[in-house]
Amino acid sequence: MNTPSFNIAAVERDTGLSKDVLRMWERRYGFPVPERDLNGERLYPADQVDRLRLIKRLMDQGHRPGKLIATPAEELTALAPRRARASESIPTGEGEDLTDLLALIKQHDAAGYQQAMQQRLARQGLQRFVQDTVSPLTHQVGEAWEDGSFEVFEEHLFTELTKRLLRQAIAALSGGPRRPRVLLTSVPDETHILGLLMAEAMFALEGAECIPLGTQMPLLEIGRAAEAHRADIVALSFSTAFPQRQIPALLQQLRIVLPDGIELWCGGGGIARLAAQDGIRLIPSLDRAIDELNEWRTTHA
Amino acid sequence: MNTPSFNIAAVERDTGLSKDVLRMWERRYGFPVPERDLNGERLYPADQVDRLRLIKRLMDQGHRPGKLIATPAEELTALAPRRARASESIPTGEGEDLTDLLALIKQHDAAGYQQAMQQRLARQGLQRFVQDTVSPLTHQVGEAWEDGSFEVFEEHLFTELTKRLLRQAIAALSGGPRRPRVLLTSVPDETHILGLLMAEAMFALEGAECIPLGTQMPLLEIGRAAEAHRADIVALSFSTAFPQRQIPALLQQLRIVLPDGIELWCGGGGIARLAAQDGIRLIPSLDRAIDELNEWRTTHA
DNA sequence: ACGTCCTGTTTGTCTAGGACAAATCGAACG
DNA sequence: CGTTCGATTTGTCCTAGACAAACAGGACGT
Repeated sequence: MNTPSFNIAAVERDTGLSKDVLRMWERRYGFPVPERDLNGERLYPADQVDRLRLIKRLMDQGHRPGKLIATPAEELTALAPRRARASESIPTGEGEDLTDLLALIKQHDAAGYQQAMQQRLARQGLQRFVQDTVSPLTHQVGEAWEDGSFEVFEEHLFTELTKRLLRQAIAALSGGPRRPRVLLTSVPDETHILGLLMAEAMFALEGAECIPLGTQMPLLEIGRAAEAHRADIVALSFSTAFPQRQIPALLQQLRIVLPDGIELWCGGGGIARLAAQDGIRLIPSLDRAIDELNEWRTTHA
Repeated sequence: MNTPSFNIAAVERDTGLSKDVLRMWERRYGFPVPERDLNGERLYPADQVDRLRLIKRLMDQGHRPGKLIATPAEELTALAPRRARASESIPTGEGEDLTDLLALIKQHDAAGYQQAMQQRLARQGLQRFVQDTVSPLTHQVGEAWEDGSFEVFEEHLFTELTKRLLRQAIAALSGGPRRPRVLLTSVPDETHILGLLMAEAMFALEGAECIPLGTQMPLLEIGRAAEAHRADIVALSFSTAFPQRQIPALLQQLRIVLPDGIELWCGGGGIARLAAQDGIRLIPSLDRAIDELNEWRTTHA
């Protein structure tokens, strides 16, 4: 593998660090220190891009950039420190042993993984499959990715294959028009869809009609879509990776855009530390989603 | 619907216009002219955001921003002018009539659309379904979206439902380990996956082993993934929406990262106007993809 | 010993205007 | 009618400064 150079736009794309941040770090911390081309524009060598991606990952784990950048290369050791709180607080699926599934992904055995998951689905039924297999597995993959034991492409493969399984299972059970009508989507810059699919599975099982719009809907379009589809509920998902600071303002704007009669529900890891807001329902777990659905039914009987 | 205000980051998210561009337009053309908050930061009212999104759409159609911004509001008429060249050059599926499918989407009848597509799939078989139904339908939806007769959320619903159908069909035919091994993915910022799924369907039908990694893989990770999966071919997809200017540099960087033995194939609407490069195979249509695959087989027999 | 408030530091994002190269347009020319 | 060349348009990059939100850690009170 040779070492190409990346301009600042390419680094932003690849690392997720904004141009502003890249320039600011250079000014403040003296890292990264890119070369310059003939026009005086930054050119980042591949190894710095790699280091930046690593730093970004550790930041998402809760570390602070100032410290990370100061650390020389022994920070590779810092890969291990998973957040102790998380691994305790997250239910690990208890009776279910997921290590074999993780191992299959780690071996890049796509066919084997698909087969194993199909078996589980058949054995557990969709609801328990989602709650006891997919959900904890997603958390474990997330942790593995955070502490560096999973490569990016391994995580991508896992996501892609799991998406297929869930969609397939959902397709098998969608029926006629039912209530409530739930519109599922995410805001721009939020590309994670697994949480949305899990929610859809639960809602569909409970007899709701789901309108899956995929990810990344502009706010004003979410409003139009909700009206056009005569939705009762708009369900959004925020992953832990989504910039937390933007969420409150964003929800408030969406709440304004949305007609009063339509409820706004939010789920996913990104809302865990969020304060409650008027007119917005926070749903921290899949169980709660079912409860909320039943409650909606009682209210609108 | 009330009128909330958006800060510059929210406008970038929702319109896809970078902060730099938004500020530059304000300086140069005097539009948009956002309010300012107490700190002197820009606050865009919702109607300006809507206008910006409209302008962006017309730009993607080939119009130039200077003219568009000068035009008052009668530009709404400018919605119609679809690019004449495109609608002529794109094969319209000939014998197949797709208007009923488009109508179902336009009526937001998800169930009806799914059913109609399932019927077509059963009648045509996967290969012809992809070539004669999905591919032309995607083009027509793209055009409809460009000339404003489709809303964003209608396009999203179409995409989501079609993705499900294709994935389901692909899942039904994947078998044991076969050659060549094709790794399918897209670069960061390229979220469109329909083209990738169509390609996967064709490759899988021809007996190749497909490794679907979803979209948005960082370049260096694509290299790692290709090695880890012992891929013979890396297949990328670029939509027409992807910033064309970035593509050549990007492909060159990827070519450097990738071991020589692994071929790099590119498809999708985004490569139509691209110049040929060493070590990179441009595949402008699904037919060509099959040809290339057979050619690979002859070479590596 | 534990929780809460306060203060200083860290960090990201915004602002301004200038510069330049790539893409595109339009006119003159063969 | 096609092609080349200069002018204009347009996006992206640059520097450097300011500020607010988030955070850490100490002082204080219970």
